[in-house]
Amino acid sequence: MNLMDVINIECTLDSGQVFLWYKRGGSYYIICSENVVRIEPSYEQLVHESKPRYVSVERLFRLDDDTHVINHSIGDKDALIGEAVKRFKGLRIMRQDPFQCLISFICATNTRIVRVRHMLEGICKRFGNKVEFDGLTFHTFPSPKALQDASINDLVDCGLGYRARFVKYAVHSYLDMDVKSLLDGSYDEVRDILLSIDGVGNKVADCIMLFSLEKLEAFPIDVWIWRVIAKYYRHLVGMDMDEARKLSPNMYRRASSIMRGYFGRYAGYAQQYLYCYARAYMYDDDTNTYNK
DNA sequence: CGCCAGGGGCCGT
DNA sequence: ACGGCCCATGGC
Repeated sequence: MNLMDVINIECTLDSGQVFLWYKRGGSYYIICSENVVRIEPSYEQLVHESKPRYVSVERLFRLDDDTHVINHSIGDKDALIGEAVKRFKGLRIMRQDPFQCLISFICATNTRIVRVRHMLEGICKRFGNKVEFDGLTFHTFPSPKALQDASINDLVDCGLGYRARFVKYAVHSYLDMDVKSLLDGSYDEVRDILLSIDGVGNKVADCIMLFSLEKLEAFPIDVWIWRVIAKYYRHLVGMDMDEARKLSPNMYRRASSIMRGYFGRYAGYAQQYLYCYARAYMYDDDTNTYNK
């Protein structure tokens, strides 16, 4: 069995779900909370090492998910998702730390991925720990407690702009939360809790639930997924050409709910495949670019 | 419900 | 150089 059929590291890391990772000399280094994980892709097994503590890559890359079952469950729905599953075979949804995920996606509002990385690197450099690994220097992601004394100005200095106040409040909200209830709660319960955090809206809540809180049915809709829905699933969602132009909060709820019902309990995987498909093949009519 | 700000970097012109 | 736009959200 070829490991690449089960997991494609580069495709997974480059699919917009995680921001703090680096490719150096054929190896991948991923910042997971206060640890750095090194992955060396091989055809037989995932060779890995982490510092300063052990991190389970089986957990991190959700190797407990049965991709055969999942890919059939979503891939058999229609030709488009079938094609996306085929082309991006090995794409996994990662199991991130909820706190890092929360802060990451608050930073990821209304900006580009490269800038999100700059913001998070700033936070790591200022509030995280320095870790030497293979002669390389990394700064790990701070714990909630390490970030709780950060001022809005500190965060602005990290390049967060107006997001600084949202992040500051989110740190304190998170410290007041029972993380276990976030993991155990239903999709609707957890979404409502997350939406109570200032700076967390529908899309960010869905990302946090899918990428860190075990809610594989969550179907985040960003601009790329919205283009996919507008072009291929417009009738399924039941909207006319005019409604497809802009994504209102109400339409987000409706579209996300319908896509969740359509793809089922693994809708989040479908979303991730469609995101990769859109970014690779769909043309942006508004800006006349592929926007890669 | 619709419009607008908020920041900084990147992209096309 | 320069304006428009971003893996959205909250406020009005």
